[in-house]
Amino acid sequence: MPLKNTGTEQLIKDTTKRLIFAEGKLHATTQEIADAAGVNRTSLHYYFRSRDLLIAAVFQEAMHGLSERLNQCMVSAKPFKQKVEFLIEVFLKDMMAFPYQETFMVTEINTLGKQLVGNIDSVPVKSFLSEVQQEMDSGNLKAMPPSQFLMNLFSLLSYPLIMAPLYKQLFQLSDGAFDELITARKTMIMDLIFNSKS
Amino acid sequence: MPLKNTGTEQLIKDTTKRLIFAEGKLHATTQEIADAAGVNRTSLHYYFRSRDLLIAAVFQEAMHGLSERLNQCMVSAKPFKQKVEFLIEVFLKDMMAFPYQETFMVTEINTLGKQLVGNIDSVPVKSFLSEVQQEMDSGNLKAMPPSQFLMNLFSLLSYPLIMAPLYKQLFQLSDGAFDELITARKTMIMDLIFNSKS
DNA sequence: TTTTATTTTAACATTTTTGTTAAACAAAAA
DNA sequence: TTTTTGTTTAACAAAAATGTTAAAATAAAA
Repeated sequence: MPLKNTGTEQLIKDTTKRLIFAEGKLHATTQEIADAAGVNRTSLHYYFRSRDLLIAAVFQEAMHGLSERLNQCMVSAKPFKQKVEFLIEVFLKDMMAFPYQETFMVTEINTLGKQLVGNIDSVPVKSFLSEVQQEMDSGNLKAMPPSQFLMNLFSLLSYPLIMAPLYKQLFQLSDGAFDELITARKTMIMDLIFNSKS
Repeated sequence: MPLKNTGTEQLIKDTTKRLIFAEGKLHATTQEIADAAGVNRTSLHYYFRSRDLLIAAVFQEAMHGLSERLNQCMVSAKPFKQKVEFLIEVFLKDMMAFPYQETFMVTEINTLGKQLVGNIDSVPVKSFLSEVQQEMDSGNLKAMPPSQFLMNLFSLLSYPLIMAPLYKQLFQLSDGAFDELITARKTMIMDLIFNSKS
């Protein structure tokens, strides 16, 4: 552990996170990262040993943060509907700040594989899924396997953001107009999920 | 144009398509592709000049095919609901045969950018979107911007497949069990999209 | 102040992958 | 058969990226 902590290690991680997850430089080289952080490329190796380990550290940190925030939503004391509403807000906010985080996850989903799911605490997810089941039993939600409900929710939230460049082109939208479209989805998704006839 | 067509060019394209889109070797090197096709690596350059051009050719061919099949659905004479049902079937079938096609698209969405949308014929999409608007006007569909309807449909179809490795882990499912989950989504998506209260 | 541990850097080495050249090969046309 | 055209290959070259070593710089501790 560093006695003389100069903050370089965190600077490198933060810079990598910004480059890859916010600016979309998914294949940023060690040189590009070092330049952006204003340090010598060797420092990356000094602190993280290899490029792969740096990326892994950054990704783990990001996933852990997001996972923690989502878990707070899932286990909060709010009524179910408010809980989902809050979850949508938290998730959308994160995704708009780091638009390429999920894209990166998709590209690395095979290499990271099981390690990825290891970063997700399954307890809050399971508790959330059983709450979904309860809501279905009481007729507040259309009956379906709770896993499908969860996939629906995240599909509707994530996919348009992942495909943003495509949809902007297809619908001929400016960045601002597209952001409005995404923001409008919050209530739309709530509607779609909660107001379906059984 | 080759006088002595030995089929090597198409063999290389088909092998690349299989490696990348079906087997998920998203970063396959020219050597790996050549080996898989059983040809010398130089042949790749002879026919396509560079790796990038090969990939571009393969991707364009794949997108064009899918786009054509989707367009056939969109402009078919069927009633709206059957049309959507057919579209879901065609799309799911394609995605299950080439599970990494869309993942690849996500990763290359920035580099390919506008060129990508160029491969999509906008006429059938526009005609489909106006048909969606009609259905909303007649009260058969919950009112919302047609672009949102389209994004919802493709979100619900695509995202679970893109994230398959994650969901298999998270829900502890075998490949077979996951396939069932996906197959079950067909009717579930129809339900969700058509049976929402206005 | 000297010593010590940590941090940072420059120079070098290696690996990985792509791209090029020129020659060998094969088959149809002259 | 020889010529021509197209195809395939081996050997070489170059580029791009990562990883290593050893020395210089820095700041705290003795």
